Amino acid sequence: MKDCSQCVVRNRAICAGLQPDELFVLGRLGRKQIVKRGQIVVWEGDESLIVANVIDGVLKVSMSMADGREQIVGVVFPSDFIGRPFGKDSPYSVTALTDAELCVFTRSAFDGFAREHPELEHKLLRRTLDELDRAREWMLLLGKKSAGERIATLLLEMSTRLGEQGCHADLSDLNRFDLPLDRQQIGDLLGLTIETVSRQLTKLKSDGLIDLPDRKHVIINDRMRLTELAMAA
Amino acid sequence: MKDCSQCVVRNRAICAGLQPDELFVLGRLGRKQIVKRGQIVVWEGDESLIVANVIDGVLKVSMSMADGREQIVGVVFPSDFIGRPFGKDSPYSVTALTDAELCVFTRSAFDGFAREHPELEHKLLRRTLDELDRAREWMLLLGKKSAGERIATLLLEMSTRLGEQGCHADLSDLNRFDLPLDRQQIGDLLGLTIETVSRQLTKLKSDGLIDLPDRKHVIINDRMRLTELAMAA
DNA sequence: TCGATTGTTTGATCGAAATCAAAGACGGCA
DNA sequence: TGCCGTCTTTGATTTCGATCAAACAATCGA
Repeated sequence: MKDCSQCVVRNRAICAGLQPDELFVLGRLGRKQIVKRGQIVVWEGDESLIVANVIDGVLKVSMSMADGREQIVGVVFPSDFIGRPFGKDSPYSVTALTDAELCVFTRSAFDGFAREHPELEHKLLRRTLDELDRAREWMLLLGKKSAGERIATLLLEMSTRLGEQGCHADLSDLNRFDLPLDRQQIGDLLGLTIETVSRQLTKLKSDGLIDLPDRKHVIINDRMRLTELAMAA
Repeated sequence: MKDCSQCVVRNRAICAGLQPDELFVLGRLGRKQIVKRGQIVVWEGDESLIVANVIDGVLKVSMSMADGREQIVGVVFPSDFIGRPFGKDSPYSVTALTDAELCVFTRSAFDGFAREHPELEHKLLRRTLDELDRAREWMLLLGKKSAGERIATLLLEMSTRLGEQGCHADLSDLNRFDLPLDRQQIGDLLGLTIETVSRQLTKLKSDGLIDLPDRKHVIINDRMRLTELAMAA
C-alpha cells in the first residue's frame, strides 16, 4: 500500500483512528488488489489466508450446501471488512458482485498487528457486533417474513446501505439506486426463487410503490408504504 | 460478586486470562443474579443497560415483529456472554429457557472496563466472531433447508453445544440430552410451526434415527444418518 | 445490424409446510 | 389419586412459494 493517508475509506474503515506511524506500519503489510465482478476472493472451507478492507465495490458473503444450494449471508460495501480473522478456516466464500478494489492483508500479519493495537481490535469488535445484529435481523426475515415483506425489507436495506456510502448533502437520492445484485442473487439473499423475486418486484411496481426503469435501477416512490410492508405494521 | 476465582465458568468465560488484580476489579463491578425460567433479562428495543456472563442455565436471544411473530436468533449456554456492549439499544430480547444464574454488569461499567483491558476485548471479539459464524450457518438453514434437514441440524447442534458444557471423559453421553426448548420454541428457532416440528420429530423416531422417551429427552441412535440428513449429503 | 447468449418476466401446475381442528398425553397440584 | 390446564400429536384442508415451461428483453460480440 503506497499511502494510507490518501485512502478514500481512510475515515470509515477500521484503520481510522490509528496514529500516523501505526498507519505506516499497517500500510506496509497491506497491498491494493483489483478484483473483477464474479471473482472469488475467499473460498468457503479453505484455510483463512487473507483479510481485507473494501475500498470500492460490493461483494457477497455466501455459504452453500453439498448439493449446491447457496445462501448469501452478507453483503459488503466500501469501508467494510472482509475475511475471518483469528480462525483457521473461513466458513464462507466472498465473491465480488461488482468490480472492486481491496486492501488485502495476510491473515497472520493482520492478526499479529491487531493483537498489538487494541484500538484496531476495538474498531473490529464494534463492526463485528454490528454485523451480528444485521445477521440476526436477517434471520428474522428468513424465518418469519413473507415474500412481499422480504423484498420490501431488501429494498429499504439496500437504500440505506448504499446511501451511507456517498455523503449526500441531498438525501433525496436515497430513493434512487442501482441494485448490485441480479435476480438470482436477490433470491439467494432472501431465501426465495428467482421467479418469486420477479413477481414480487412486478407487484410493487404495479402497486406504484416503486419504479424499475431497468434491470438494476430502483426508484422508491412511497417509502412509507414500503416500510409498513417490510415491518408488517 | 464475591470471588471470581471460585467461579464455575472461570476458565471458559471471557474473564478467563485476566490477572488476579484485574479479576478482582471486574468482580467488584458484577453481581450474581438468579433468574427463573421464562424471565426476560433484556428487552428488545430498550436501552442496553446490562450485559452478563451466563454461569448456569440456558437462555434464548429473540427478535420479533409488530404483529407478534418471533424468531429465536441465538441460544446461550454457560460461559457465554449476553447483551449488547457498545450500543445504545438492544435489538433483541434475552429470556431464560431454564432457571439460570448470571454474572451481571451494567453496560457502562463493562464497556469502560473492557476498553481498558485489551485482553478482555480480544476474548469478546473472538466470541462475537464465533457467534457471527453460527448466525450465518443458521441463515443457511432458514433460507435453504427443508423441515427435515432443519430438525436434524438442530438435534446435532444441541448435542454438541450441550456437550461442550460438561467435560465428558465419556463422550457416549453426547447422544443423550434434554432439549431446553419446548416445541413452540423449536419452531421459533427453525422457522417452522409447532405441528411441523412435531411431525418431523415423529418421523425421525419412526425411522429409528432417534428416540424420544419423553417431551424433552432426546436419544440419537444413528448420528451418521442424522448428519447426512442435516447436510443433504 | 444481426444473431446468440444470458437474464427476466409471465403462466400453469405442484407440493411442502401452514393453518384449522380435535384428540391425546403429560405434569402439577389439591 | 384424580382432575385440570398445558403441551403435544395427529388428521384434514388450504395456501404460498417452488417447480416446470415458455415467451420476452437486454446485452454483447461478430
